[in-house]
Amino acid sequence: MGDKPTPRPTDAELAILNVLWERGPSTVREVHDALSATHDSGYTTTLKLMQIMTDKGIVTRDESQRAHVYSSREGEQKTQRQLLGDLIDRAFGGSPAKLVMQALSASRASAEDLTAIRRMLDEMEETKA
Amino acid sequence: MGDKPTPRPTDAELAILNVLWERGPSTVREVHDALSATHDSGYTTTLKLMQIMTDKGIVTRDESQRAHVYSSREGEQKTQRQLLGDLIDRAFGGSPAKLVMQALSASRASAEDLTAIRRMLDEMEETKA
DNA sequence: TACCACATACGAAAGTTTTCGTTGACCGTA
DNA sequence: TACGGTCAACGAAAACTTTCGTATGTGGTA
Repeated sequence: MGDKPTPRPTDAELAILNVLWERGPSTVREVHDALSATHDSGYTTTLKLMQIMTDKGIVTRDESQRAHVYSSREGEQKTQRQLLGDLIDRAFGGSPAKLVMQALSASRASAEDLTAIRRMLDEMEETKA
Repeated sequence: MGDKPTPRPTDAELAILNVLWERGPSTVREVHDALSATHDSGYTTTLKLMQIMTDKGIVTRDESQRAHVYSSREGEQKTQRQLLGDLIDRAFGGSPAKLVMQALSASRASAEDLTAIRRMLDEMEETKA
């Protein structure tokens, strides 16, 4: 209680969070190297972003080593749900079902994906009834 | 071809697009009044945003009347798919199925919603096979 | 010890988004 | 015709995001 929810991450912040979720707690150097594959901004840019994210409370850091170790404060799934909730409110009139249907119709999901989704529907109806 | 895709709308722009989709072609006054229910920025703010959106190509306008009439250039569903595609890339590792599963598990969709989604899955598998 | 590689901190610039005050034009009406 | 209400245009400020140059400190090593 009392803690304000973390703000919606910006694009650049989300890219960093993706690395932290995949790698676990990481230094700026490690995050920057991972981003370098698809990004071409400088090291201090990544550093600055991660400092800002610390101020915002999006990540925490362990300063006990010379190279600080950063961790995402919220888990990947919680953040994904937050982003989905935002998008549902802003673009889908508050209807999660509309979003799901639109995502399904727009994506060529594989047969395995469809099976997995169907299984999830089954489970939802079981636990609901 | 050759037309650049319209850029991802910002939050304030999306709020305006929602009004245009619901009301159809509208004047700034009409959009602003509709937004006033949930927003409290001034009239000229809405005007300026819609002028910028015109420059960006997000909306078009008919200037034949004194009060210009604006229309969304892209349909609601196309924009929704664009936003979903962005989010899938930025937060779901490029996997639409992950987004759908997360959206389902996070939302308490009604029984009717689940049935509708199931029907859509049926249709997708029919047309695919 | 002197040096080098690498780390954080800081500030500022550039870009984008959101906000609104002011101005001048147009329209209907008293 | 003069007035009051409404409109678009414009510029600029404020807030936020992304970028990086520079300064400074620290630790290992020759």
